[in-house]
Amino acid sequence: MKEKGLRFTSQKKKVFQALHQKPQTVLEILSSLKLKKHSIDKATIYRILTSFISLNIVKEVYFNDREARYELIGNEHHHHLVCESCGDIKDVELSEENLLNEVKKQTSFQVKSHSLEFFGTCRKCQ
Amino acid sequence: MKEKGLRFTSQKKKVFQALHQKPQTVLEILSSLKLKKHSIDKATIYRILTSFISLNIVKEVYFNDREARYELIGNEHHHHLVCESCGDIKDVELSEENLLNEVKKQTSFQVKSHSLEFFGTCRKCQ
DNA sequence: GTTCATGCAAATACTTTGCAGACTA
DNA sequence: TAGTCTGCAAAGTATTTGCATGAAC
Repeated sequence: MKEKGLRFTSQKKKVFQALHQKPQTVLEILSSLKLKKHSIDKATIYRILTSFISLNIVKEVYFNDREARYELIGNEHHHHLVCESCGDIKDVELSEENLLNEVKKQTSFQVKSHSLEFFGTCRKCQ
Repeated sequence: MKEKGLRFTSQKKKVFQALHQKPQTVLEILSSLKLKKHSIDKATIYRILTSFISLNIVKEVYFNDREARYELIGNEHHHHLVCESCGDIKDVELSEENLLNEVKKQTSFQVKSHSLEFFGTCRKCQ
């Protein structure tokens, strides 16, 4: 980050920490910071997330609605279990090479990335 | 549709036909109808799509951006190849039982639906 | 004629941008 | 002190709603 002449401000630190829980929308980040009386402006959060994305620290994910969610990029590629009842989001790791091979066999499309999300009910809400 | 006291108007017919090409955003539907001088109001399109969704004729899909796309529900469950260069969308059918079983084995999450989309470059754009 | 549907405009929701002042290296 | 960053306000884009008119049964 310093390499690019960017600064790691207190606002960036707060957003970074907030994202450690789970992928969140901007409004969720905003209100979790408000609870702790660490309010940051919405526009600032958007700008910080955009900057994190171009630094490859964060990625934008879309589930079943039009709100973007932001998630830290960890080591392992994974997918999500999204509970439609309480909104909880959990990670799952799966091996999807078979699917990718199947796509390659069936079409001449060059796959660069894919998104795979599961919707349903988590243990608590069943 | 008649069973529910609803009417199959000319506007609904146009939206229905427009969706036969591929999953589209409201703006895409709107401008393809404008080209044919069959203009319909945006609000009407949204209302028609909402009604189609509750009739299980159409479903809402989200790809890598915040705009919703609407797609006819056909017979077969399938996924999409989304070209990041020209925006083309193609269907693929894949067998994903293995993945679903793996989720079941790993977690107690009850999967009701899933979405699996591939992003990359189509043949033409390669 | 009653009920549902449409168009227009205004309202709402999410996101982006401009700019002046504040902070960091 | 220069350059980046922030907050506030305003603009932009996607979607929803209210209401009077219009169409279908």
